[in-house]
Amino acid sequence: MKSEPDVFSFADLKARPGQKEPWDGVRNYQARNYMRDDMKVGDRILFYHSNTNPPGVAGVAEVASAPYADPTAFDQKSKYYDPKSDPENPRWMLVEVKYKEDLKRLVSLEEMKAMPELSDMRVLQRGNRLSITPVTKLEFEAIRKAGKVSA
DNA sequence: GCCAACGTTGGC
DNA sequence: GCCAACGTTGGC
Repeated sequence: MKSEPDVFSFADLKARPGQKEPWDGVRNYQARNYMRDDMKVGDRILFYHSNTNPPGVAGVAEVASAPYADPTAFDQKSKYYDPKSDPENPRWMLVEVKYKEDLKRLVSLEEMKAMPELSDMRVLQRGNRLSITPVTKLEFEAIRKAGKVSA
């Protein structure tokens, strides 16, 4: 799951251990579908920092709730407000996440690109802009392992 | 700040 | 249903 650390960082999540944070504001259907259909409580998450230098995986989080309607879609004061989302039939869904585990260091995008295990990873494909993508167990473990050893 | 890539919108 | 225009993402 991607986040801009200026908006919400892994350190922000870690600062509230055990607390569930709603992953709100997703306004892309594919990303929504992954949260709604594929994420289960307890699933581990690679928390990726985008739009920062360097971008990369900052830590491990965990899915902490079943999917439910994103309340910011109904909030006229929210920048994520969507007048077309009907509360009776919500267009946007989210899951809550919580802090899981530290890495010793950030695994940078550059480093990920050089890892052969990650050659098919969605987030590394050209032009990928999805903020949420599925990760295979192999990909997950390769990144986690890299982050567990000092550079 | 630039710009390629991509998703969405809306006229037709 | 097509597609041009537009807005956004995100690496660099």
